[in-house]
Amino acid sequence: MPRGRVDKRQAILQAAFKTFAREGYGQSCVREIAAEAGVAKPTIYNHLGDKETLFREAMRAAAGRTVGQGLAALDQLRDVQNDVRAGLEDAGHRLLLHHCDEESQALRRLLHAEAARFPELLELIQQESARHLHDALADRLARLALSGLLRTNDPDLAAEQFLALLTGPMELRSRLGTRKVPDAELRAVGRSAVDTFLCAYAPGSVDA
Amino acid sequence: MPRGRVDKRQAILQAAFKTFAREGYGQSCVREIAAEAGVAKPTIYNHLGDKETLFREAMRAAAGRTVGQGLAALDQLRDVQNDVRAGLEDAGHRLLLHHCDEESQALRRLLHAEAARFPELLELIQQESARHLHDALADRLARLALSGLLRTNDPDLAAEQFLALLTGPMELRSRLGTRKVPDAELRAVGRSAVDTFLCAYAPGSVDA
DNA sequence: ACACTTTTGAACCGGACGGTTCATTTATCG
DNA sequence: CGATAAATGAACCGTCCGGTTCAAAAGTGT
Repeated sequence: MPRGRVDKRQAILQAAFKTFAREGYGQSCVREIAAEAGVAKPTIYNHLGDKETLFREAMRAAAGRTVGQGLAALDQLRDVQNDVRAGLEDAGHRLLLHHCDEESQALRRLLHAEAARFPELLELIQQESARHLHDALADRLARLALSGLLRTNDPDLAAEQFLALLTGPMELRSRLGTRKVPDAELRAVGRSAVDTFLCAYAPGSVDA
Repeated sequence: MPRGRVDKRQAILQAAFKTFAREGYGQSCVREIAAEAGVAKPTIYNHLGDKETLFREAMRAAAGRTVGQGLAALDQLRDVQNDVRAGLEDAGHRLLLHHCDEESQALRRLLHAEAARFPELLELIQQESARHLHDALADRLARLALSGLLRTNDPDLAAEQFLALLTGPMELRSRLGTRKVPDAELRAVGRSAVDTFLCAYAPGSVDA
């Protein structure tokens, strides 16, 4: 058990998030977090003065860790030549993987559960994470629409509905995150989502 | 302040749910619930022996209260003559109202937050509530398909996607339930959902 | 080797909470 | 009215938790 000034802070934040995710905010005690981090209790209060700020910082760190993953899922949507369906299915599958990632799920669950006690976190993370993802997807879809590969004049709505078709069905299928959904089912959900999305947004449809 | 044997039990369960919804399970103390219910603390332990069973029973009661509302939203889908769009929009709007109802939101939030500590509740309520709603909607859609008013051979998938198109966009717009969404926005979401749903499921489309 | 900072363990404090006990009061019912 | 059952308030117990204190130990820079 080494002592001294290693990156205790990061270990603390990581252990804190892990414990909060496992037990919830109110049921987690700082003793347990200290044990999980392999650190003495006063060390926690030295680095972060408070259980509340400990929670906030742990959440912010976890959000920062997970936000890149989500955006990365949209990268191969950038250079779709003509097979829109394949590109959307691939991006959809990656988004679903990100959505089912344990850390991502825990983050959403904690954010949802403690939204009343930490309203600032809600704005900060929700804006920084979900909103970024939404906007990035809307940008990609707008590009595809400009190229004539998609038909929409409201890429924001299109992004909203694509994400809904992807993540909506997961709540039920994963039983709110308590069941691990096999990859084949993920692919099937993604395929169905792309199917109906393209019915509405592929060039050559009937609806405005 | 009347004493004696009135329906204390129901008052307790209602106050318990209200408090749990406001503070979360771990942060709620039985003293506060007793005060909220206008009842002495031992009375709670007489009727329900434990904080955990108090939580369980309060959740079950709230679920029972809210499940009927959800199913009722689908009633006018039973006798749609030919204007499928109007019927779906009406049902969608009612579903959104139910989804945004404070008790319904609190129930989902608590279920989601304490899913790890009360796994049985998750199965019980999720099955009894969301699953019922899903099945009922799938039934209605299957009837419409039989009448030739809809085109699908997988009404379960259609129901899943219709619900996703309705409730998915709400998570962002309501900021996880912390913002009250005006009715006009609800109607707009419902209209958009019906638009793309009908693009995929109206008779006379291209996709299989 | 030296002074300086950080970490550690352990003990400690005040408060809150879950749950119980009990004597007293209140309503219900024959 | 009298007996029975339920509700009350208040005190109580053991426990756990957030947060602090402190002296000793371990690491760091020169």
